[in-house]
Amino acid sequence: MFSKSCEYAIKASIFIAQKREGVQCVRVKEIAKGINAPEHFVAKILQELSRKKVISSMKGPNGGFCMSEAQINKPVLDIVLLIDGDGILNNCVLGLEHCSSSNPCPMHLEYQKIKLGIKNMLEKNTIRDFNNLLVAKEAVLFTD
Amino acid sequence: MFSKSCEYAIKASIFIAQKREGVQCVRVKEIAKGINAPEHFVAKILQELSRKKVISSMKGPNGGFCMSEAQINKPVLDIVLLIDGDGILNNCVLGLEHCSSSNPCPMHLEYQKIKLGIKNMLEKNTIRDFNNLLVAKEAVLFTD
DNA sequence: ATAATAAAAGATATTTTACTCTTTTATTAT
DNA sequence: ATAATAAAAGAGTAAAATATCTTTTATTAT
Repeated sequence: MFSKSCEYAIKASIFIAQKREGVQCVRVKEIAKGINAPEHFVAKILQELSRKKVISSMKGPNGGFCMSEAQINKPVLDIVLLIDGDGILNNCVLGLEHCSSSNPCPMHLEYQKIKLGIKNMLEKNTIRDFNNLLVAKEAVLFTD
Repeated sequence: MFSKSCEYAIKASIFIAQKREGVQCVRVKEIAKGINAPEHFVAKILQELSRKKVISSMKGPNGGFCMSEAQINKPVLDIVLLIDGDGILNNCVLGLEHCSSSNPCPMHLEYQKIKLGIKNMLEKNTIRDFNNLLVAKEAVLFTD
């Protein structure tokens, strides 16, 4: 469904939101541990998210990554589009170059429903929504 | 969603069903052209499908791949499970090793609905169902 | 029997994704 | 000013997915 990069991006964002809610910064090291992902790889992804203003960052001591209220209130779709592009919403399930309702692959009609569900899920839910589950201990960001 | 291999497997199966309905064989070359995929790569996948009895094959002149009525009536899920495994139905959307309703990732509940929709689609629709759309000219297997 | 045909199988190559390591730059506390 | 800290950036490595090429085996028509 998502690339590894995108999974990390979503989990990291939720982790940052959960940790400080924009007050203080979280270091990559802590984030990587918290979501059980390779540190330097996550760093790259966070740099990308930071460049595109999905999250914020500060260098130096007490530096790290953080999110403003506005950033926390963004739909998860924003992150997905940024990291994986819009393929998840637009690509043909059978990989046809130009699959559309007027020239559909055999699975097009059936798959449209699925894609709509995915779009809906990513659009309606914000980082905050998922973070709330975490805070309420109704969800976790890693298992072993 | 699916691997390239799986996309080819599904398209090839529909193509074989469409072409002959089990009466005569279709050569890889023709299949590869019909679904716009690399011939030798498709050959590998068809060999796998043949070994697992999802399709049938014959060597020599007039040889090729074909499908029996029974094979054509199988749900597409069979092919997906064979090529990609059950990850699409079971894997965590955020990549957690042990994500479940009792120990869920933040997106688990929302994503369950999606997975159910996918399972439903793959279980309810047979190769024949998708082939019918093709025969009725209501769908195509390749575009350029 | 022999030549032609087409799948089966094995080996190799390319591309993409995932990950790691090292150096540079900005910030802060002393 | 300086040393410490942490992100930014760049370069490189590893593994998996995708694709190609070559040889072998089975079948059929002549």
